[in-house]
Amino acid sequence: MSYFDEKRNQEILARLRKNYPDAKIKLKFKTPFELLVATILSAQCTDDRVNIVTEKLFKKYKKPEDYLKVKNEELEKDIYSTGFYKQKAKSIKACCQVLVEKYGGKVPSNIEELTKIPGVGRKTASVVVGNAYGIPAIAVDTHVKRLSNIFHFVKEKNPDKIEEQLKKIIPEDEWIVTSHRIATHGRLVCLAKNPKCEICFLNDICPSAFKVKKEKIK
DNA sequence: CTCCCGATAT
DNA sequence: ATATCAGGAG
Repeated sequence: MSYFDEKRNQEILARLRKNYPDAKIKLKFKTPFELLVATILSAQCTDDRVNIVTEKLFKKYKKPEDYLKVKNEELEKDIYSTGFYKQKAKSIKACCQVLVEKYGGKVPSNIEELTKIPGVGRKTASVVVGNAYGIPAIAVDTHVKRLSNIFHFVKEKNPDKIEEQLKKIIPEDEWIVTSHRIATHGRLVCLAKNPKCEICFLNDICPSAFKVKKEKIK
């Protein structure tokens, strides 16, 4: 049996589809710009935490210009609990600066332009393009990266290459929703350090099922 | 490969 | 107390 198995891949995708039919982004937003800010904040932070912060944040800051008006220290306070707040405050301000100067305050709708923006990597760009503009994209976050390897969809650590591979396995019209299905499964069942294979609906076909054994049974 | 950093679950 | 969570830049 080889590492890759297209039949198995499709069966895994089918079961994910069945169990998480309408998986969607957890980040709350009303405009592409809000989603861009929320996604920058979501780096190394749970979506739930970001939502708590953005609920107030988006009332205070409506346009890119609004972020540019305040001092870094003030913005840092407003986003504090998402962690990495100094970095993120800098990123958001640099991002808004570019948005105003180069894009007339509008958020670009393609990954190439988005990734030129400070603080915006490929994952963030994919999230915005896919979820704010509805353009097919796959955001390779930590869950998609981990589970893609666990499922043997890929044998690869580089997120860009994982994205490339996944696009061959998943039909284009399901790129966005599948990203969310995989992420959902990673959050609920296939946890990073202690995957719950016992309760997993994929445990009969997952090539990595029960491979992480519990060494400490007290 | 290192730095940036808080919140929550156990 | 400590483990776990979760991207981008230099």
